Amino acid sequence: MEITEISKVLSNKTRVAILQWLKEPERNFPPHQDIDHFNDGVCVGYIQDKTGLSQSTVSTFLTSMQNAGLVIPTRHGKWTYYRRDERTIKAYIDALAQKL
Amino acid sequence: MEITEISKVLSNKTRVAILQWLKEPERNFPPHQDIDHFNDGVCVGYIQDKTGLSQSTVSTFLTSMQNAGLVIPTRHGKWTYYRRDERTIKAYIDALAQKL
DNA sequence: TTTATATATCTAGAAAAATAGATATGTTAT
DNA sequence: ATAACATATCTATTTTTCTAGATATATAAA
Repeated sequence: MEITEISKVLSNKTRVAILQWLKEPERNFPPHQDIDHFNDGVCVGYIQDKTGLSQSTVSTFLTSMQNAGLVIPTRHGKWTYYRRDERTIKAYIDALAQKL
Repeated sequence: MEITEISKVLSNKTRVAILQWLKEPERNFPPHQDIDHFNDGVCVGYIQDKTGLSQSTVSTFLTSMQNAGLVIPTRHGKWTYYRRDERTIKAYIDALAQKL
């Protein structure tokens, strides 16, 4: 858990928004049919639609968020679902509260 | 209090370190003679020495931290002293805990 | 009032990030 | 096997950040 790496992710409004949207997938995204609810998160396409950015940019963003430990990808068939990693998010906030 | 602006400040290790050093000025800097203790913080020169970066870079960093609301400058004669703005720091952490 | 000192701002070059189009990869459906 | 589709990666361009040297400003000292 690197404070500066996570802070870099959070220095971009789109990436912060993605993280916030993933907090309430039912509220922020259309329902997934095949997969039960949003147990594994939201597929990249839905996230892309909501950002209005290109597919490659959103994929790059999600990869950086994954590298920082903020989201977890799960593959189901051709889709990759992303969900928040609450442990890292909590660890980051706790670290700030303690060290900052 | 802009989350992304503050996060951008925190995305650089030197800037995070400065903020942490300012938490305990007596511990991290030589004593100031004229001014009573570190009531108004630490002068730029001391901070610069500790970072090892150039004067202009440190000044730029401190200005960006000031613009983000993280530090407060006070001028005493030829020196500018910087101290933490605990309210903004707390507000930032609280905002993350709530919104993130 | 000149000189020295501390800090801020300006200028510029190098490095990193944002962004998108094109292409590759992996999966499903036909 | 082939076609269609979702996502990742590659390539390139534009924008932003990092960094420092040079210069400007403000204050204090001589």
